[in-house]
Amino acid sequence: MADDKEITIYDIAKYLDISATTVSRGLKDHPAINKNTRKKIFEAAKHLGYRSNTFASSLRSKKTSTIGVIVPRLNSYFMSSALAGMEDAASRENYNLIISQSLENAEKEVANAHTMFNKRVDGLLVSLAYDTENIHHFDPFFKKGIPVVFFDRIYPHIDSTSIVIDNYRAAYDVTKHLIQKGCKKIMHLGGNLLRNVYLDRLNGYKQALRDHNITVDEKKMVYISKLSEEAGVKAAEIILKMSSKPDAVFAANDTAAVYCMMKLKEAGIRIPNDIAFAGFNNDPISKIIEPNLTTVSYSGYAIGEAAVTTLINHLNGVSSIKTTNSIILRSDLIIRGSSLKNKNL
Amino acid sequence: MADDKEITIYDIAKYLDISATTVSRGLKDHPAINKNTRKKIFEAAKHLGYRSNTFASSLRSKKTSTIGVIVPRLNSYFMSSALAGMEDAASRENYNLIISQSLENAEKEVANAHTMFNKRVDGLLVSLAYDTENIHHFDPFFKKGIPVVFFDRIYPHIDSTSIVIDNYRAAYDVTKHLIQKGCKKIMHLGGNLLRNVYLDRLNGYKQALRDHNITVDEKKMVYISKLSEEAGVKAAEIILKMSSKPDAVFAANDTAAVYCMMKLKEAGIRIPNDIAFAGFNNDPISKIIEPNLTTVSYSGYAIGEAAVTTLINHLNGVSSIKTTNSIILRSDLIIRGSSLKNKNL
DNA sequence: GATTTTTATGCAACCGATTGCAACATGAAG
DNA sequence: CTTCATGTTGCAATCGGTTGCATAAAAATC
Repeated sequence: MADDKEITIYDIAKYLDISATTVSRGLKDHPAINKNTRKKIFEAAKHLGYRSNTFASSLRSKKTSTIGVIVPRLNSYFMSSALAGMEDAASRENYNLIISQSLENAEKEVANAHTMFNKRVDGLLVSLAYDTENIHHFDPFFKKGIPVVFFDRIYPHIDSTSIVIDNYRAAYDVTKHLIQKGCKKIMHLGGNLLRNVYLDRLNGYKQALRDHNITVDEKKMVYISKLSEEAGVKAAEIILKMSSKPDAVFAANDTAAVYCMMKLKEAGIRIPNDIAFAGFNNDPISKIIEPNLTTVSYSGYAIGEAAVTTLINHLNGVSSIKTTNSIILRSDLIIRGSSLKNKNL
Repeated sequence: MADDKEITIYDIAKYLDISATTVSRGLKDHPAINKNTRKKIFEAAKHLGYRSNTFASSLRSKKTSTIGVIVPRLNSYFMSSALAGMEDAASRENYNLIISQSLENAEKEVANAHTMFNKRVDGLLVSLAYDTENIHHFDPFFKKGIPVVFFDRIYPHIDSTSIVIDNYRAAYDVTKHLIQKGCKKIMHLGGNLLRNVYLDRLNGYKQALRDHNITVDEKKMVYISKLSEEAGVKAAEIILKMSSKPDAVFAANDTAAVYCMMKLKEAGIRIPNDIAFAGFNNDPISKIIEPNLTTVSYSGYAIGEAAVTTLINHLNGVSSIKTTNSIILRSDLIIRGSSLKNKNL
C-alpha cells in the first residue's frame, strides 16, 4: 500500500554515479566536497525524496542530536513558554527534544532520568520535582560526561550550569514593596526549602525585613507548605485563627496566594486593607482574582532558550558548563491591587 | 573521562560463551530461547550494565517505538493532563513520545508535521491548531500508512480515528441548563468554526434553543472570535453597546468567558442576575473568577490515554484505526455560581 | 618537466541489533 | 536402529550512514 521504498544515500550515489561517501559528506557540508558536486547531491536528494535515517547516523556517529527535558509539570504558562523557547533554540541547531514530566514526584523523576539515560540523550535539561532530595539519579550522566543543565529549580553541582532568576533579589523587592506600603507584619507562605527557589525567596524576604528593622517571629510568620490550592486554603485557616494577624502575606507562588485570598475574603477579610498580598510567577489566575495579585514575572521562553543554548554550546566545545556556574535572567515585580494598601488615605 | 565502554550484546555473548543471536533473542523473550539461557542472559546483562542501543535496533527492525505528538499549546491543564495520560500509556508499552507545540499556528504545525515525518515516528497524535484549514501536511503519513490519530481538535479522515468528547451534547446541556434557569436571550461566544469543537458547540447551542422554542437572531447573538483574553474583553464591549442585551452568555472556552465577565463586572453588570455565564473546559481560572464559572469538564488524561492505546493497538494489529471512526469520552457539566440566576427569588 | 601541495573522491570497515535459514541435540515414534 | 518432530542455538547478511586512510586529479612550486 503505497509503500514506496525509502531513498538512501546509495540511491543518490547510484543516480549521480558517485560514491555514497561523497553523498554523505555532501549532505553535511563537509569542506572536502566540491561546490558543484554538493549542489548536484542536494538536487538529487530533493528530486528523489530522500530523508536521512537518523538511526543509522546515530548508530555510527554516537551522537543522537537529542536533548532530554525533565520538568515537574507542563501545565503552567511558565513551563510551556520555557519549552517553546527550548524547542526554538534546539531546532535552530537541529536538535530534538524528548520531554517528560515528573508530576512533582521524586520517584517519577528518577524513572524519567533512567529513561533519558537509556535513550542516550546528548544532554539533559532538568527542573527538579518538589520533593527531590538528592540528585544521585543523575550520576550516570555525570560519570559518562553527559552534560546536565538545571533551570529554575536547580541543584548546585560542580559539573553543571544553572539557569535561574535572582529569586533572593526578587523576594527582597516584593517584601520591600510591601514594607513601603506600610506593612509591618508580613507573613511568608513558602515552599519546600530543598528547592532553591523557595529557600532563596525565604531568605530574600528575611533580609528585607532585617534591613528595615522589622523583627518577625519566624515560627509564626513563616508557613512552609506545598503551595497547592489546599495549602493556600490551609494557610488562610491558620491566619483566621491567629489572635494577632499579619497585615500582609507574601506567598512563594500565585496558586497559594490566590486560594488563600479566596478563603480569607470569604471570611470577610478585606484585601489589601486588612491584609495585603503578593505572590510569585505571574500565573493567569493572578490577573483574575480580585483584587489582582501583585507578583513577580519572569520569562520562561528566555530561560528555556538559555538552557538549550548553554547546553549546545557545551556540546560544540564553544564553552563549558563546567566553568560557568550559573546564568541569571531578569525578573520583574508587577504591582497590582492586592498590595496597594491605604489607597484611599 | 570515565568513558567506560558501552556494553553490547556481543559482550554478553562473549561473557556467557554463546552467540549474539541468542542474546538478542533472549533479551526480548523470543519463544525459541531456553528459560535457563534467558535467565542467564538477563543476569549477565544486569551484571555488565548493558543498555540496549535503540538506534541499532530501530535501524534494523525499522520500528522506532516512538509516537509523535503535535498539540496547539502545552500550557493548559487539559493538555498537560492529556500528555501525562499519553506518557503513561506509551511507557507501559515501551513507546516514547516526541512532543511539539504548534502555538496555534498552522504554519508551525506544518513544520512540526515534517519534522515528525523525518523522525520516522511509528504513529502520530494530533490536536489541530486554531486556524489550520486542511490536513495536506499529514498526507505523507497517510500515503506511507503511518497511523494518525486526532484528539480533541480533530479532522475527519477515512484512515484515522478521532478521540473526542461529545461537544454537541455538552453544549446542548449547557444551553439547556441556562434556559432552565430562566434565560431567554442567550448569546454564544464561539471559536473558529473550522475546528470541530467550536462548530459542534455552536450547533449544540442552536439545537437547544430550537428545542425550547427560542429563536435568536443568530447574527447578533453569535460572536465568533479567537476566544483569547482580548476576545473576551471585546465581546464585553460589544455587549455593553447592545441596546437589547443578552441575559446569558455561553462561551466556547473559559478564557473568553472569564475575561468577558471581568469587563462586564467593571461596567457594573451583575453576574449572574443581569447576565448569566457559562464556559467550557474547567480551567483553573473558572474557580477563581467571582462568581465561579459554570463550565464543562472533561478528562485530558483519559483522552490522552485513549489516543495512545488506540494507536498502539493499531500498530500491533489488535484493531484498526481505519474501521473505528471515533471514540467518544465523557464530559460533565459543572454548575457554579455564574449561572445560578434568581437565586434569591 | 619533475616534484610537491592541494583538492576531491572512493574503499572498506564499522556502529549494534535483528532475522531467515541452517544445523544440532534430544527424545519420541515406528 | 532409523526417522522425524521438537526445542535450541548459531551463521552470516542486513539496516543506512560515517570515517580513517588511500588515491587520483588538478594546481602550485621550483
